[in-house]
Amino acid sequence: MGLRRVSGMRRAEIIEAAARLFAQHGFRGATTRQIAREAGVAEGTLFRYFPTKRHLLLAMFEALAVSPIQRHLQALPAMEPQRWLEEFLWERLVTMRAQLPLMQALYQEIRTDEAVRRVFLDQIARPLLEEVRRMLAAELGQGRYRPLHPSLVMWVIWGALHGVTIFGMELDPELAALPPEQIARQLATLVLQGIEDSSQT
Amino acid sequence: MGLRRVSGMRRAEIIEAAARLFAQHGFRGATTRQIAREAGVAEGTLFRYFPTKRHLLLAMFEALAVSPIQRHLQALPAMEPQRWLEEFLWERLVTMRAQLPLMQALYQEIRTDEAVRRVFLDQIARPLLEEVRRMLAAELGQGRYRPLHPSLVMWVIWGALHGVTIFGMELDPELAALPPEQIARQLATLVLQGIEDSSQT
Amino acid sequence: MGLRRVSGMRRAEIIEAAARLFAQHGFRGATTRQIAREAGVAEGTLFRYFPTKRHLLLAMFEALAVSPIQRHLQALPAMEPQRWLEEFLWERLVTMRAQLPLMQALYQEIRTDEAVRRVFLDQIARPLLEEVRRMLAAELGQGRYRPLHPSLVMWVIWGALHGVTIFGMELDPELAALPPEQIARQLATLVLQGIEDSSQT
Amino acid sequence: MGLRRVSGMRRAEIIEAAARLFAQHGFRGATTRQIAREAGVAEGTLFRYFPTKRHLLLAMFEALAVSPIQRHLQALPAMEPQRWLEEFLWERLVTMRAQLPLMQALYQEIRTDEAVRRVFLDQIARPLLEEVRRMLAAELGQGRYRPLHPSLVMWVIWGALHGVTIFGMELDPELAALPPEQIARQLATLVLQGIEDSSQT
DNA sequence: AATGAATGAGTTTTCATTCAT
DNA sequence: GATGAATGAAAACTCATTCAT
Repeated sequence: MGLRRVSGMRRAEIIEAAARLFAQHGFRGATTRQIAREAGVAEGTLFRYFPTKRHLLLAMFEALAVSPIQRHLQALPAMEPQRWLEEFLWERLVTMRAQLPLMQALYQEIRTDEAVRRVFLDQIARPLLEEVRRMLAAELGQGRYRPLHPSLVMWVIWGALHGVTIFGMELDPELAALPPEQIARQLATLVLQGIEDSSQT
Repeated sequence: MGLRRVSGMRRAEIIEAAARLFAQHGFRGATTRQIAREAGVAEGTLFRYFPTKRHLLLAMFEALAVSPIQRHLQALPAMEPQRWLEEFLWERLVTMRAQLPLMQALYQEIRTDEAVRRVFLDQIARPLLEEVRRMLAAELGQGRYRPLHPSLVMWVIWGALHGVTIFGMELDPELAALPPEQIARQLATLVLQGIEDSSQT
Repeated sequence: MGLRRVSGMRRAEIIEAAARLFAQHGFRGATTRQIAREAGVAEGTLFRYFPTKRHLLLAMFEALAVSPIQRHLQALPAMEPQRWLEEFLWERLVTMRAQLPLMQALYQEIRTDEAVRRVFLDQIARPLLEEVRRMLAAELGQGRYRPLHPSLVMWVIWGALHGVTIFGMELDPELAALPPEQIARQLATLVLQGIEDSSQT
Repeated sequence: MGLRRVSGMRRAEIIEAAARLFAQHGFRGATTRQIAREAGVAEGTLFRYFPTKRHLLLAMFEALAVSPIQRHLQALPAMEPQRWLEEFLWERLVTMRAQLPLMQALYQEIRTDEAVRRVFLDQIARPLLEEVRRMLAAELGQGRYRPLHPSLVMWVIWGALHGVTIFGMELDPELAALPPEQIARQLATLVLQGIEDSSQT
């Protein structure tokens, strides 16, 4: 049992070491040798925990991106849309800013790696979509919002979030200086007002 | 003269072959050997036209992404915001859908490759930002829009566009089936209504 | 412990294999693939021991030329000039004859390769020059030798040694057949009598 | 005939261009493309004049080293040894210093390239050896010199010359500053006094 | 379980030489 | 004769993965 505990720690240590190096050099840029050294284990040991470098990436993605977002989504159940969206965006902005290079590296692999993309679409994008759908459905009965396609709204939210963090930070120092709560509020307002049914009073 | 025409074609043929392979396997995944074979030339010939694989990528990016967008931006000068945005989004949606895998590959390199990113930020993102700024400025005097940070608006537009095309296509078959003009109209409306100053009557 | 011994042997084996091939084909002419095959290892293994083909050359130069000469110079401390020079020349002649092709290859790289030249000038030529200077200085006080520029004398010694071995062996079968002690004696006498102050009785 | 003259000039121009580039980058370092550009001809044209890059080297060696030395040797026929040697060394020192980088490049190929070495040994070393032999023979009858092996003496002369110019220049700034006539005189004296039969007079 | 030495397929790039025009 | 676009073999080096200890 003690051993299993230790092994679990090993696994976590390796993931953390990999995260540091993927953040610095990207997935392809970080070599297994570097990761092993950073984790304080032998190179061969890596492959006892993860059959493949790619499996390590996937485990890291799961541990550092999927789980936190899912936890966060489940922790935000019953609020009114403006507040829900503001909180969701704020948390994401803060987290992503804090680990920008790692996020960039992960984000790149979402595009490159079939397995990672699949996990992203199934475990992150789809639950978020469901959440948006639920949110809209709850209010649509009251005619507050126009009957837009929920995917559209979801991708506006997600796209804005990623454009602002991953690219905006480098293009626009002014934007980078804005406090996250302000960005979150403005984005949330933009989206929700944008989908309002303005024919209603 | 004939020769010059022919060699100009060679260059274009190589770029097209590279585009096909970058689309399939990404920049790093496509080898120079494959590209040469696909273009029907010897491997060494590649390097007569482009000193480096990376230069080939950059030339391709320039030819297939930068120039078209810039031409398009300049061809949409003096319209009212809703129509301008709708047309811009529509053209981009159609183009990107038509070359989806290539766009995905390029998009990835925007993140990875310093040179490509620089070109993207300078030649695409910045002009688009200026356009958005101009559009907002023209109307702000009339108090129609809230005084949002233009970068925010720009990244919402850009992020929505890319989320919908590059990811949305794969997540949501329904969304993939929507005609581009409808997506363009809904997105344009969402954004512009979202930034309206609703306190005005 | 066994492992350390074995891997030390690997390094030495690779150096020896490289020496054989450098001797046959020169530094540029010998490919890393050939060296690996000759050493009985995989090509990649080479680069575990030497980060660069050039580093391998340098290590070989160090092991097979620099160290032996320095040891030899230090082992010949306090003799009268004729005997000192004779012994020095004799040892060099024997050693260089025994490894003629390798010496030729090294010699070439002294001219070509900046790093090797630096090592040669600093670790071999300079100490030898100092030795010659010291030798002359000891006797100059007694007015036995003309006050020649020590570099001149050093290069006469060095040039004669290398001309005789590296080229003379191939030009002149008669010369090649002479026993080294005879060559050494004649050269030493030539040089020392050549620098004598003949105005002294 | 006019054409043939022109062609002869082309050949010479190419050789001169090659000489400049070999001096800068060495034989292997200079590409045929560079040489063609420097000579103002197309790359393919090179191969109409010289079937191989190596043949071009050989032609250059012949034109710029072999012929001048042979001419020089023949122009120094009947002098007494000291003057003959002094003049020979002086001319060589001046010429080699003036074209040091080219000489270094040629010198390197003497070692590397079988064909060049053969030419060097046959056309340069052997005639010089004959000259030295003749010189010694003329005086040996008079018992002035000890009966040394002529090759030994020849290689002392040649080795000293090359050591001083090709290496000495870089090791020893003081030596580099010495006027060539002084070096020539000291070297000539060293050698000739070194081979004197000191038991005479 | 852990190690780390060994592997070798695979990568980009160079350049002397050829040959159709 | 002259051209220069095309060639493709070859080179140095990398790194995820294996496996004997």
